[in-house]
Amino acid sequence: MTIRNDEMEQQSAQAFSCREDRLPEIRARSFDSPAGTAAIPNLLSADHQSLLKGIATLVEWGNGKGAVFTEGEDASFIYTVASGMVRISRHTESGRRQVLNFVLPGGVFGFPENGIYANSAKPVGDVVLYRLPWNRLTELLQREPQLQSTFMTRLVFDLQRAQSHLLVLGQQNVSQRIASFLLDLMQHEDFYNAGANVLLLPVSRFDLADYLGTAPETVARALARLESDKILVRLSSRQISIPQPQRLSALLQVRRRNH
Amino acid sequence: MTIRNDEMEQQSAQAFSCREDRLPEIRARSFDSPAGTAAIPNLLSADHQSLLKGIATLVEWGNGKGAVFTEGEDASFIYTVASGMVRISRHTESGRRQVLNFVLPGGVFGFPENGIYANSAKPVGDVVLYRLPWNRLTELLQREPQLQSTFMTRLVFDLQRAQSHLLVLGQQNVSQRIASFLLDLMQHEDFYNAGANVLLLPVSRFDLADYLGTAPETVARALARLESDKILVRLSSRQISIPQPQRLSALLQVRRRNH
DNA sequence: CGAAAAATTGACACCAGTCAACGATTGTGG
DNA sequence: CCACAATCGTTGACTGGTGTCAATTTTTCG
Repeated sequence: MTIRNDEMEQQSAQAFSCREDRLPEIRARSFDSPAGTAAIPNLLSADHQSLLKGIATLVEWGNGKGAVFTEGEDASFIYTVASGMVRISRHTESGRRQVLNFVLPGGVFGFPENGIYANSAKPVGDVVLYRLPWNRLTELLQREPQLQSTFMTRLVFDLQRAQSHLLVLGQQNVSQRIASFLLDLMQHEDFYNAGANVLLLPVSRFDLADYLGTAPETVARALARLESDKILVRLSSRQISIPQPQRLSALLQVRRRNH
Repeated sequence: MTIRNDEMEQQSAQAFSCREDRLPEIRARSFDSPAGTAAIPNLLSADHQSLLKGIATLVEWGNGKGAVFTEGEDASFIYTVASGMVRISRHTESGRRQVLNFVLPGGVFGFPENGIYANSAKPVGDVVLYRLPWNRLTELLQREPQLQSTFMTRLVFDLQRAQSHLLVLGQQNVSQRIASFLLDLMQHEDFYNAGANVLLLPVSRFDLADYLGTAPETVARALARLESDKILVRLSSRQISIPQPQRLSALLQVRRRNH
């Protein structure tokens, strides 16, 4: 019997306090170290950046190893992504995993619920994060209403995205869910080469399936069907060509749940 | 052919600027009118309450008639619920409706996305709301970091709830979704009589189905099955008895998606 | 090059969506 | 107060989409 990585994650998540295999190659650096020259992205003014730098620690994670934190842990830090991608997920009582979000540079994650993390956060590939102590951040936000406003804007944005995700999971069939995901990815130049119409998928089929609330097999079949319908071409498992993007969005117009 | 209320809503929502049948019996009152004596709930200090009262208008809606606002409209106001319940929903491109939330007293809704409402808000039964002008609120929050912090806490809370909802829609079968909803409702004393083990359902089957990402017929069948399995008793369509709540939560432990 | 993981394809059962018809409930006007 | 209509809720019949298990192919990585 083969067990995929994330099955084991589920077991540890059910235990809810398992800290094994975490923080393997974490290298905390001072914010003023050479690697700390990267700016905190996402609409932060120079003033706000320096304010955040005062309380932030730059941390890096190796190639997808270990977790930033796991659901159920005590929460002391908020994180913001400098580079790379972080997968946010949560498990049901039955052990199933739902991927809630893929956080891109500029994104914030790790807000505590009653002092503990409700979700798990894991790097997808190499990642650089800024780690902000929650108590010091709240103090700072009290003194800097403008900065707090930026965080609030970010939260409203994340809430809207979660709600869009709810529409995908609640009202779309698997083909439409994939179409929604691809169209979403195409908004990011990091993944979409508009000239060549080539899209890079940064996540595995397992992560994608758990993000879309389905099974990896179903994702594969839906992609195969989309290819036979000439809507896309699978160049490789992580690389697809989308000759006519409007045909993808046309899928979302269909009223019926089946087909 | 019979058309249910919300089918027509879908059509107007697809038009995205239809304002007909809105604001039918809205009665705006000064905050200092007799009806304005009710306190703004939810962890607001007396200071903050009076600050909000300075910019708030008390508005009431009759028995479920009309909408507070519709997706696509220009957004000028934030709302907070004083009494009653508000249903937040959004439509897919194909016209399907997803109910995102049922906002209870103390809840906030109506955050704008690029100046427009991304969702629709409609009263469920009689409702009293506080209407806060967005531009005046942002000014106020700049001057009152503590108040802004309260709003941020509320947003984090709403985000966590949306994420829990994502787990329900993405990973649970219909019986489990209903169990999750019922267990959620049982947390509120307004709806659950723990002594008699009787739960009041404040929403219709249509709203419930759209909230759970399924069809009303499927909800009815799942409830019938739960009753035949002795997990609950339907006293009436809006009233059910739950003799052993732990049997409901036991449903959530099952790993399989089917049955 | 070999082992492990990932991705795909096949087979099959079943949950759930859809259409339809039938009760139950609510509201309204005479 | 009752007849009537409209809406809501439930049940039936049927089909298709999708979850699960299994096997095979492809890719990754040591």
